[in-house]
Amino acid sequence: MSQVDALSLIRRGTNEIISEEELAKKLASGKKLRIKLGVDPTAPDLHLGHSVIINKLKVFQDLGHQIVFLIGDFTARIGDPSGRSATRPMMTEEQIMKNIKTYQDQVFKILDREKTEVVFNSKWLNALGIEGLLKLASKHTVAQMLVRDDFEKRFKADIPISIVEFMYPLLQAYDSVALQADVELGGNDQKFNLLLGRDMQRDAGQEPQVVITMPLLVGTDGVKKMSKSYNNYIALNDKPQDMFGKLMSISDELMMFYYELLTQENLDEIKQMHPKEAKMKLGMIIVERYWGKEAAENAKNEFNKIFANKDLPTEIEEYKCDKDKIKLSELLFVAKMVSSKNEARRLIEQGGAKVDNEKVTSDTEIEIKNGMILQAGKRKFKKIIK
RNA sequence: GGGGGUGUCGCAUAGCGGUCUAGUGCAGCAGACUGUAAAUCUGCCGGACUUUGUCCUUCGGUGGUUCAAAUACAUCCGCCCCCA
Repeated sequence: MSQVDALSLIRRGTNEIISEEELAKKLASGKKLRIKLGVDPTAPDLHLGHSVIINKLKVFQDLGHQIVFLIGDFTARIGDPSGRSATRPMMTEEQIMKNIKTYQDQVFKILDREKTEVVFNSKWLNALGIEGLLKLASKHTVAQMLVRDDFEKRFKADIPISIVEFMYPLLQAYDSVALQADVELGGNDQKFNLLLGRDMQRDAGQEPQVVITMPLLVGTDGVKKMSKSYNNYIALNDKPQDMFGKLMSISDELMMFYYELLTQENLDEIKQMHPKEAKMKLGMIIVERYWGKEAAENAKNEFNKIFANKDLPTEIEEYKCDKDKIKLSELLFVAKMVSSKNEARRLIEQGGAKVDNEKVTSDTEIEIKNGMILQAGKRKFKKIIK
C-alpha cells in the first residue's frame, strides 16, 4: 500500500492528528511504529465508544505496526476521583484483575492477539517512587494543568479537583516515555494528556509521539457521550439481541454518526436507504463483528419477531412458582420483573402487564398455570412454571 | 490558623417551623402514535398494606429545643471561597 493511502486510511474518522506532517514522516521512515493505547481497567467492560479507538488501532495493526495495549493497573488502583463525586473507593486487586481479563477478551475480538504487545503501567510506575514522581511534577505547573478545559471549568465553577487528578496526566505522559511510543490514540477528551506525553518525551530526549484523537461516540440517548455511568452504552459483550435492540433504538440522526465512526460503509449509499433498513444493516454489521454472522442473523430475526410481529421471543426465562394462586403484583415482584410492588401496581394500572398476551388492568389474584407467559412492558417476558 | 459560605428524591435546582414524600427541569418507567425509531402527547416516578385511605422511611451524620423541624439550635463530617 502506498504511503498516501495509508495516511488517508488513518485519517478517516479522526478528530485531529498532531501533526500530520510528523505522522507522514514517521510512516515514510519505514520503521515499525509503536502505537499506544492506554486504558484504565476501572469498568468491567468496554463499550462501542471504546471500540472507535480500537478499530483505529486495527488499521495500524493491518498496516504492520506494533500495537502497544497499555493497561493502567497502577492508575486504576489509585482510583481516579472523577468529577464532583466524592472519592471513589479504591479498587481491589481482585476487581482490577477481573476487569483486565474481560478487557483483553473484548479487545482481542478486534485486534490480533499475536501481534499485540500488552503492558501494565505498574511495571514502571511502581519503580518510579516518590522521588521520580516529584521530579515529574516539578517540571509542570498548576497553570499548565489549568489550561485543560475540564479543569478550568471545574475550577471556575468551584467544583473540587483533587491533587491526584493533577497527577494523572503526568503519569499518563510518563507512560509514553516508558514505552517510547511513536503514536498515541485517545478520545477527544484525552487531548491534553496526550499532548503532555509529547512534552515529556521531548524532555527525555525522545522524538515526540504523534497524537491522534478520535471523536467521542454519543450514547444511545443521542445527547451525552457513551458512558457506563450515563447508562447509555452498548457493551461489547452485550448479548447479540440486546446489542441489536439497542442499536435499533437510536435516532436516525445518531445512526449516521455510528456509521461514520464504527463502520467503513459508504455514507452516501447509506443515506439513500430507508432509515429502518439502514439501521437494521448497522445492527447486523456491529453484532456480526462481535458475535459472528449466525448470531447476527438470529438477533435480527428475533427482533422482527418480537417487535414487528409482536410474537413471543424464542427463549424466555423461566420462573418457578409453587403457589396455585397469587396476586399479579406479587408475582411480578417475586419474578424480579419489577423492583417493588408499587412499581408492579403502577405497571398494571397503566396497562403494561400481560398474562398470556391478555392485558390485565386490575391487581387481582390469578391462577398459576404451568407455562403461562407473563409480560411486563414491551420487552420483559417470563415463563411461569410450577 | 482565621473568616465566610454550602450539603435537599439518580442528576440539577426550589423550599427556610406546621398545608413536605417535599415544587420544577433532566433522566427513568408505562401507555398512545410509529419504523421497538426520533419528535410529540398522556400517566407514573420512596416503601408497604386489609388501597380512593392508612402506616413506615427520606432533605450530610448525631444530639437536643418544640405539640410540630428539610427548615431554628449545638456538634461532627464533606465540599467551596477569601485572608495567612
